[in-house]
Amino acid sequence: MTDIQLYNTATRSKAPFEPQDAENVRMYVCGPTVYDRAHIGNARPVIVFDTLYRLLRHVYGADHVTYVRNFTDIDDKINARAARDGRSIREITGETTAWYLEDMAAVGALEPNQMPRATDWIGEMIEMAEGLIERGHAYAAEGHVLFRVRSYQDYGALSGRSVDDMIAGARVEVAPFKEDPMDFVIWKPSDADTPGWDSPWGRGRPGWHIECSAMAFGLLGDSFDIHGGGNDLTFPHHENEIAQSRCMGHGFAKVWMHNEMLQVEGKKMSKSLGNFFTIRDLLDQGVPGEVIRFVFLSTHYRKPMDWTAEKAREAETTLRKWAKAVGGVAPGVVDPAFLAALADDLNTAGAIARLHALYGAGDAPALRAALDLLGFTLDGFGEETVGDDVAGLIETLLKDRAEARASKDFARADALRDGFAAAGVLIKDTASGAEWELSPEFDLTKLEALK
RNA sequence: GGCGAGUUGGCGGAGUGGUUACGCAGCGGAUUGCAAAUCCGUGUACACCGGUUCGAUUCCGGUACUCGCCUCCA
Repeated sequence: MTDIQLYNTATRSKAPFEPQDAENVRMYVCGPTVYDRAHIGNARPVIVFDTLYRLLRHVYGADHVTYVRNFTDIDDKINARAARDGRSIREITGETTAWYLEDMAAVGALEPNQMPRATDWIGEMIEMAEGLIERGHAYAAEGHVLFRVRSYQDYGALSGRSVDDMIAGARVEVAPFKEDPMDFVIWKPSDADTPGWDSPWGRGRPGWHIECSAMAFGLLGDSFDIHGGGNDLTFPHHENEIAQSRCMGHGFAKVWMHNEMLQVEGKKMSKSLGNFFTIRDLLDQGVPGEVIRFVFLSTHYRKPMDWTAEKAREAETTLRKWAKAVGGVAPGVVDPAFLAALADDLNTAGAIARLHALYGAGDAPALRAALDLLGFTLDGFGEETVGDDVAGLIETLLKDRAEARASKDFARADALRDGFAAAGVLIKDTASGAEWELSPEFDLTKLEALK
């Protein structure tokens, strides 16, 4: 069996991955808060952990991996959006969830086995909150339930912080009902205009961290193998999840994996810098989802990644080349060097390097197998479709050009060639005549002007 | 201030204690009416300063710079 090595944030080292149960490898990844379109940065954890999911399925069998990714559909950002737009919360989260699934499918991500919505797990969250209170790890105050951070000795272990340092650097105002500045919210009260559920502490709603603890426990059990997410979640979100779950006596996650952040054209993406865009924006601009996927996999998941238009162009060139090589080819055996790179803490950039080698060696079946494993189908990639009438027009114009060349009317021939280029029709002269294909910039109007 | 990550040739990006990464671009050639496409060829880079070593881009220490988190943004 392939030996998978994974870097564990909790131990700050890479180690062989040993699932607790090879018949059921379990992974939990923090999903989106559904209040708006997913931006390009949201795609990173999705693509990274989708790739890990595919690798695990390959190694342990497709039926022996359980991947859970939640939807946070109760959150103050959602409430704010609902108030702003005068729409119901249910409407917004339903619509946004559908968008999310659409966009993630476009970048080649498989759907996780389970995609729990937080609002379906409120009962379990309340139970966990009660359990923590019983055990002395949480307390109720003014309609809130707060986690007693000082009661959990290992708090800060994942993110490498000490509670005292954190307090020293704290810039937040401390709510008067907190016993300790570090205590965080498990449950908070809702007013009449805010969604809420009945609880032993009055009508209220869960804090963010308890959601993941409750859903991971409910779907994956006391202890599971991998917990993933963006590295901005390491603290406080994951630290708090650990505190809650372990104080309930759960083993919780064995391996913690965090992807690094995304930048755009060398800068942190933000609306004020004007470099903020969504996955849907890119797709609408004609950037294929598989190109987006390829760009993300070109950088190792633990390194900061820069999204640039230049990378997208290069990726498209490469994928077009490979698509032609593997078109209609059945997958062969998965190349061992390729698999080894992938198994080495998801070294996707190394794996892609191996793909170039397979292409260079002309091993189309192996290239196809490796692309399959990475989640690239390349079905119809780079093949723009066109009606028979347009194809006929192109053929006619090509014939004109061939005649012009035969009669050495090079001015006419070159004018046609330039016209084709301007219209986005790529012409290739081969020994057996000219061939053509359409580029994404195909412009029918310009083509018709050549008549 | 605290914690953490990173710095490889024009760009992207692997990897290694001593031998060519690779891709894109560029350059040269083949081909072409000239091109495009394609094919062939072509690039001794590893932030800086010390240390260990026969030998370091690769190990250790330090410096500089960049970036992230610490504020329920992945």
